[in-house]
Amino acid sequence: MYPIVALAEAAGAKVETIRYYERIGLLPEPGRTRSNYRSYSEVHLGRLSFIRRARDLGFTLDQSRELPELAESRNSDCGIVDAIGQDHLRDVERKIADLKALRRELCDLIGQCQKGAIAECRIIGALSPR
Amino acid sequence: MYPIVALAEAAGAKVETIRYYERIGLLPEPGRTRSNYRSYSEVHLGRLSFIRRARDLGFTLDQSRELPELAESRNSDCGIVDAIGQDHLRDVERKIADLKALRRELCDLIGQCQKGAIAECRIIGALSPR
DNA sequence: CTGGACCCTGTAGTCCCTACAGGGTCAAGC
DNA sequence: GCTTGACCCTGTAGGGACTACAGGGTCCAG
Repeated sequence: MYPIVALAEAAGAKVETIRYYERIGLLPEPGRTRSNYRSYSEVHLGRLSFIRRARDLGFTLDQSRELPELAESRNSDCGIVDAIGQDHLRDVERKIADLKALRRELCDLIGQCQKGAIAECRIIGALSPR
Repeated sequence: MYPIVALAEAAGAKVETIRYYERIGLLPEPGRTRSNYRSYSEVHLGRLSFIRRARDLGFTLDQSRELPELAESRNSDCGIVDAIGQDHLRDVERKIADLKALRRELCDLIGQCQKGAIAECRIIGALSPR
């Protein structure tokens, strides 16, 4: 049971953002203590972390809402879930490709400054196997 | 020399967004035709495409502004350029890792629907060597 | 029992677009 | 030569996603 500041820290969000998400119905209303303070569970933490991660990656709030709902609706129509999932997957693939291109450019830039810093780039390459 | 609609299409942006970027000084003012229509060059296209890509990946406009400026300032202080570049690089690495985790989740989700659709996932794996 | 850290509910402001309104430009076809 | 429709212009207002107060309650260590 986290108070709001603890949740904020754990999920990498601001307190105001959490209250905002609750207001627009993105985050379920938490329980309250006797003194009317919000009290969050692990479920809230998971959901909030996911949303923050998705937002940081350039997804809209609607998309961030859709993704976990998709996962929770395992028993509903597979065709729809599958189609939406495929869409998001394509989106993710494109973003990964774009980021890799950007990494390449940054690497080149840094390489030009630190002459003979190709080692640096090799480290970065090693950081991302697969 | 592109008119504004052509630039918008080529860069994947909206016409209004282009004018907005010009207003806030993010995109250099283009030349004008006799009838006062905007006329863009390849340089504009490159810059706009970069900004749109960066925005789509969750970078702020300020970051999107900083990155190409970094690249253009090859001759200025290497230490600073290098430090900022390293910062952005770390950011990019994190985003790639997050996206890969997200891809994994989506893949699992889709896999559960399309029973025995691991082939699909294998294809996706092949799409992203390295 | 008081100071400081924490929490509450507003509401207003910021950033980044996006959508008109109201009007000029221009090439094609009648 | 004149109209019609696609294109362009400059505003300004609206929307999504926060962010920052103001004004006030709660809690507990000293």
